[in-house]
Amino acid sequence: MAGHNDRDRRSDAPRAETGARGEVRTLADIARLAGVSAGTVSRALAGKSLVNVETRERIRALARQHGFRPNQMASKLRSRRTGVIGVVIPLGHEKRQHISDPFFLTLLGHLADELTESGYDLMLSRAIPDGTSDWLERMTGSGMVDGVIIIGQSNQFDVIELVAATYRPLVVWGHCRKGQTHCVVGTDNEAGGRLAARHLIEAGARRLIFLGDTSGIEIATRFRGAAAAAQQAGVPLSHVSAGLAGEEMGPQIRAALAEMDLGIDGIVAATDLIAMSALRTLHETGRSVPDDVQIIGFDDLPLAAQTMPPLTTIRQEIALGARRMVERLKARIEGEGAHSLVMEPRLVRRASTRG
Amino acid sequence: MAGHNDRDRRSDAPRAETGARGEVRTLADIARLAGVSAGTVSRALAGKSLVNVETRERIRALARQHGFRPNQMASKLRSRRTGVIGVVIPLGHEKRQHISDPFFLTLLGHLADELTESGYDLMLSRAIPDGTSDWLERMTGSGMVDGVIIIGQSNQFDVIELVAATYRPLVVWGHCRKGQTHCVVGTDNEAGGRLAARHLIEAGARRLIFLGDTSGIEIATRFRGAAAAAQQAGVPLSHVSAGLAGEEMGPQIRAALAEMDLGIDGIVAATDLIAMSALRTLHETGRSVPDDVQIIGFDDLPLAAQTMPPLTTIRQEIALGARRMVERLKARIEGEGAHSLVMEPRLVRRASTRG
DNA sequence: ATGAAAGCGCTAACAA
DNA sequence: TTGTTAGCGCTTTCAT
Repeated sequence: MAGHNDRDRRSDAPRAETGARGEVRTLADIARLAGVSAGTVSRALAGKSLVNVETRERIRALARQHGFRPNQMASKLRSRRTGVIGVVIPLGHEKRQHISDPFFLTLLGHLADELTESGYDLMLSRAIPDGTSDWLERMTGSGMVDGVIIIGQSNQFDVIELVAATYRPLVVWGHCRKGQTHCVVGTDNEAGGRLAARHLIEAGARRLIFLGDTSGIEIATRFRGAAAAAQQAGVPLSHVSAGLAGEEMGPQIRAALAEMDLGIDGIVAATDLIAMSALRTLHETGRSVPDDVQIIGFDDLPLAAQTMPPLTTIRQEIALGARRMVERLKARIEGEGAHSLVMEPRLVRRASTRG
Repeated sequence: MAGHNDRDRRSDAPRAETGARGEVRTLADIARLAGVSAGTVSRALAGKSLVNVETRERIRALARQHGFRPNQMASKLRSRRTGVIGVVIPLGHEKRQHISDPFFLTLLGHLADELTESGYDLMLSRAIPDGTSDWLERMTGSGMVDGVIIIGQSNQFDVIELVAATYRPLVVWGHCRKGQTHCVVGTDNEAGGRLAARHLIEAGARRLIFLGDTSGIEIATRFRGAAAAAQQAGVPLSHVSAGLAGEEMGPQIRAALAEMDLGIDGIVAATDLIAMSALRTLHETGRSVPDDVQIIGFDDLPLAAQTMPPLTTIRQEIALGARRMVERLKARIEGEGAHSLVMEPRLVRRASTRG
């Protein structure tokens, strides 16, 4: 037998308050009460088939009555599956170290839905990359999760590649570079950028600017697409790096617009949020949208339909993306393969452009 | 075995590499390599003081070199502390079972920051209450977390009270009812409601409506405050229940406004989001804000400053609230007490009212 | 259908 | 300073 009395007493001391009352904290406790073995209780509570219905119900009643829940840590350790998915948001190139990006948050919400649906818990981790891959391996290598989802590559593309080489149950939202190792779900940002610029040009814009910080790969790609479309049409497009933090963005944009107030008549915003900020700034400086300046966003967040005028934008399928990510992750957890998915962006016409 | 050759050429290489090498997955493996015992490795990796510096470095180097990380499940089981805080969002009275509320998401972001700062991981759970307290006890009673934060009481006030009676490390965002058991951090919603209505009235509004679904206790309280202020001033205030889901809100609000188009000149919106929706609807129906109708929001989310006109609103201190919640939770985990905190709301004047 | 027994990988009390 | 040892609470063969 395992339990020496004196030893137990010692370890009970610190938990005196717990120990005071009825003490039903382990399978063994329930087992004693039910007059069966711990193994049987385990099977009964897990709903295994090979338990007598009558005993099972008796055990379950007992458990309910005592508010007993099996310790998950023990269960997970033994069964070698955690039922938890780690969701990591790398805050690499962002100035403010804060999860505030509405796009990420929206995606996170949908991921929470999908994962819950599939019976997984979600462990959220705000990661601040430090030059090593530690921020990621902390999740992947800890035995805490069955799989990991990364929201946005930030400037950590290479680190992710490295880890993905040996850690399979990993799915990433973001940019797809051809030949890459890690499984990614995302939007064709270059096509999105093209779509945006082209739409503006077709709607009559003749001088464009692209508003957004291109140090992350996704927005850089949007810029590339926009630039390509502009060049093809022979329309000039300049780039103004607008930071991501909401507060400072207004002045930043105002400065940018003032500086280049030479007949800009079309703005490609890297995100809806930036577009919204630009919208306000233009309004304040007395320019009308879309008459004086047309503006197009990216993402199609719910609030894009709520601005005034409502925002024409390039839509990313966030909810669908979340579902696809979870599907792929589950496949990978099961040891199957799963390829990357690049979704087509879609132009959503609203009133901020004349298209 | 999982690896079929034909499936995924890419996946075979990395897996081979993992499988091929010496499989260093446990403390014992490292111990063997270092020629010491598992206990010593444990101490070395945990940075315990009583290990020879030289051995410690040798062990750490070995661990690093093999990419070894101690299994957290085992560690947590043994040490009886998980380093994880559960964050639960009860979706009780909401129509759509989806975490989308920007206020919650914003609070969640700040909580993630604060918890990370304090060295905790965050386990997110979307809970759909089913009439029992299971959605909560699933977290509290599982040994998975050291403490729990609930974002919003929804319509589960009593369930939370019940659980809080026996589970100490629990802090809730929401409404504070006097004499309640559970530790809550939140805003004085009644004062906020009063503030909102009073501001509108002082700014000249003479017929008010309150826009928002009052089945949650927080918004119900805001309504009560607004109603009290209106009555005191002898100004009529009617209530229109606007759902929370963004999509359907527009039509809902439009219908409401049409129906009671009898000189409404002031709108108390239960949240900024509702206010934003109302703003749009009013614009579409040709009424100008604040000239024809004044409107005030609640929350002061970042986007309140971005609407057109910028939204006058009742500010809740979200970031501060998050910090206070985490402080209190940590105290409770340590076995100390922590009292509820009701923060004062603050009027933020912008252009959607004439005040 | 149930019990007994052997750990999952780690930590910590105790001994040396 | 280090090794030894006894579990943390559960799941899962292997017997019966």
